[in-house]
Amino acid sequence: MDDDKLLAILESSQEGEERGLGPEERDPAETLGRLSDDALIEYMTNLSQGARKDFTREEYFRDKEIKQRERDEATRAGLGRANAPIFAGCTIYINGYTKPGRLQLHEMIVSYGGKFQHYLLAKKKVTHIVATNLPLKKRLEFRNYRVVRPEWITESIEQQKLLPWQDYALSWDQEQRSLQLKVASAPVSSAVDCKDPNFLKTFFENSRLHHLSNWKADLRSRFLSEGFNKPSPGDALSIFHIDFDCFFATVAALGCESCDINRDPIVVCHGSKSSDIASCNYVARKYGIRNGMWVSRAKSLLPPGVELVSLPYNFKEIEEKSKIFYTVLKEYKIKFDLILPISIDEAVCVVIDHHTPHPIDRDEICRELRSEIWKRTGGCTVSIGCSNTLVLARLNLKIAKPNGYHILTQQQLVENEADWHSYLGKFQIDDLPGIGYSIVSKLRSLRQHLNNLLQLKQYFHNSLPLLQKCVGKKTGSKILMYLHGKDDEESSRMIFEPESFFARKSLSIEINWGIRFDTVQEIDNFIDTCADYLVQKLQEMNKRTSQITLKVLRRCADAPIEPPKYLGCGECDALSHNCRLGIPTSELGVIATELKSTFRLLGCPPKDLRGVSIQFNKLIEVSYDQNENQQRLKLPFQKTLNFDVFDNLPSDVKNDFSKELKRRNIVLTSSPRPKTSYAATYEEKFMEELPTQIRNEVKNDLRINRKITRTKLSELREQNRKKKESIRNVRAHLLGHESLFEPIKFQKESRFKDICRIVMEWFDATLIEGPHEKDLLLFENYLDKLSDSNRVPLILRFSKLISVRLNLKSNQYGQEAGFQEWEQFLLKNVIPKLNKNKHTFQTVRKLDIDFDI
DNA sequence: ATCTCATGTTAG
DNA sequence: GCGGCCTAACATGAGAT
Ligand SMILES: Nc1ccn([C@H]2C[C@H](O)[C@@H](COP(=O)(O)OP(=O)(O)OP(=O)(O)O)O2)c(=O)n1
Repeated sequence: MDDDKLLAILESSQEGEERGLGPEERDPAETLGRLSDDALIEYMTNLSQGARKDFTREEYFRDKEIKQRERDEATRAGLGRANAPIFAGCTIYINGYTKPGRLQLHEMIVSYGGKFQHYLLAKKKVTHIVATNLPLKKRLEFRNYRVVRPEWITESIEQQKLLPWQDYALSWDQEQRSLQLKVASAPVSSAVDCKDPNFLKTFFENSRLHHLSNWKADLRSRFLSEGFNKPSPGDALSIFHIDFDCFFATVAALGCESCDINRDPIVVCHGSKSSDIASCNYVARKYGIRNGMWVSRAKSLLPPGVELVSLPYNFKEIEEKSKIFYTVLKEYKIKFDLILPISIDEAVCVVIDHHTPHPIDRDEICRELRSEIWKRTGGCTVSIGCSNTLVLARLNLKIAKPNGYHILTQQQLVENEADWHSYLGKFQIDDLPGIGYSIVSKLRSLRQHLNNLLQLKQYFHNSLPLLQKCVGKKTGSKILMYLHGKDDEESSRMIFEPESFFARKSLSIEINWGIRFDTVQEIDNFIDTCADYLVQKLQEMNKRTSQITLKVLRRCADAPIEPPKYLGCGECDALSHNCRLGIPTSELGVIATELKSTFRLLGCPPKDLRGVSIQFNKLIEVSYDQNENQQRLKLPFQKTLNFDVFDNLPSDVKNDFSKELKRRNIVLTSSPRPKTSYAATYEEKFMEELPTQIRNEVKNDLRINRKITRTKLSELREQNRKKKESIRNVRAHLLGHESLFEPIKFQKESRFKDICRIVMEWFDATLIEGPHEKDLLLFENYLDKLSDSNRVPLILRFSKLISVRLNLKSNQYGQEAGFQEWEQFLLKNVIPKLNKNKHTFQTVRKLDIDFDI
């Protein structure tokens, strides 16, 4: 018992060990910090009972290991005859509580020739995991393992042979079942199967755009953590926009002996047909090949006899070159006031001109930077556009490319109108930053032949309203600013408010390639994996989210099942839905559930799903204060620990524990433990009354209530007022005061549970003849009231009740008129109400409704 | 008037 | 039978408050 529990507790603090540190090597305080309150208390209790007072923690663990081995030996030796080595070659780990318990299982495994693993440290060594039930996080973690029920052990022993583990697999879903098949038969897993648990990993490893986004996020956060000088509006600035020439292509070509970047048309891509070209060199561009084009298209652009050179990605090397690039910028003799990261291969450097006697030599800066980067990167060229506004620096960069630099200020350019016009004549409209295909076609819808910036300027000749009507308010004024060589307010933020400009405002994941599912369960799994990925990031940056959205791509009704692009998404409708969380969270369980239910709301047939994206729209910093709050709020009632337990702890660890207890606000009590307070009992009782679905919501509300009494934020107070009202409504509803169920109060009952019972009895009694029309109206009336008052979860409960009931009775009554009437009622009158109100009383929490019935 | 949501757009 | 791999931020316009 003692061992069982302690080991279970240790598991929950295992994360540190998986990073390669044994329990002894870690900072004890840190380990303790990881444990939940309950685990900490149990841990202390066990330590207190099991330890002699002069034991240190390290000795305690070592002692445990030794004793363990001794015991294993003894177990084996103690058996008069040797048992059959049933589990020879198996290394088994036991997760969580099992029946029979860990100790017994351990003994069985060892005495029948198996090895027992305490920790999942050496994950590779473990051949089987025994468990009866796994939380989401563990399921994701263990999904490449053979996870079995304890019966595999006991029954193997009974039958005196190793039974096939597949028959005892703890299969929680389709995915796990397919894994069983795979492990059992050929272990070849195709990397492009989105049902494969490793899909996401390989997908990301190969996705250039994923790398690009990640690099950018890293650069931004690094920028914020380093120092910079913020210019003030009105300062004279020198802005250098620096960008590698065809970056990926250059890096790839440098690593290719037989390639000549100045003669061969080179592209970087994965495949040979419908693969995107990440980057192409300037030889390829001469033939009209562009970044983002498909390889097949590029090939068709080449004249006969010219061969396209396709090179693979080398992300590692790309990172290295970029690191050198940024180092050169940082170490340059003239210290830049700002080095703004645009992307892995592109930066905007700013010098504030202080009217010193020695004005900076922009020409020299460009030349020196270019040659220094060329040298240090072993042959990568960068181009530089320099001016005193961001747009002009960018346009100058365009002129400078490839392998050059261009310097012109706004004053120089605009001074002479003819010069300015000839400058504008050199650019296409989508050369302007933030102006792309869509806006250009809007402009062209007004006047077809707008080919360069000069024509654009002349057509609109300063008519702001017309422009704004065409492309929108902000875009219109932005374009007009640009046509005078000036930056608009939004892009200026990059220079004048870099802190807010570069701060992360959202976090998201998006997979629009390789998505081919058959069932909702598979999609649920995939959503779990994605949510896990995001939550991990969220926790790493010590944030929570209060709003999440799910976006899916659904194959257009008339689009072919398989699009031209291999495993691409093809022509799709984008559907998205967002939901707000009562309180900000970073818990995988809450978030994954929310998302899975949102997927159902979007109503996309599983087979038509072509893309998935999850966004955390609002990120909230976890302040130390909030951290404490959540710790406490998670546990509505004060945690206590018996003082004797504390007193019996090994003396040298007492201090650690004491600090930890204080931090968590766990109090020591002299025995006996006090019972819960009256208020707690009252709340608990109220909770008991609630359907489980909304119980959590109300718990959240109560948390908010309590938080409110401490924080004075008016915004929260307003939220609280609304919440309170909801609670009051729910309570009134559940307890029968002002019950919304009046229309059928002839039934006398008004509590939700009882209403459910009545509905079920009514259902059962009318399966053959069908329900009375008036009764149905009454019931629907009630559902409408629920819907109007934003209590969709309750309607969901009813739908579920009825749907489960229908399934149950379908064999026996499927042909009866009553059965079919109920089925119609559910489909036509109940389920549609679920989507009626977008603002549900929190979010719909039910996942297992089969909308297709 | 100001907010929220779903949807679009852009860049690398 | 080979093919092939995003994500953050802002803008817009409709509808709610
Ligand atoms: N559609 C795109 C655009 C860019 N990239 C990658 C490859 C590029 O090498 C890198 C930098 O993008 P740039 O827009 O700077 O393009 P290049 O550096 O390739 O060419 P250049 O800047 O000379 O026009 O980002 C990509 O994968 N897919």
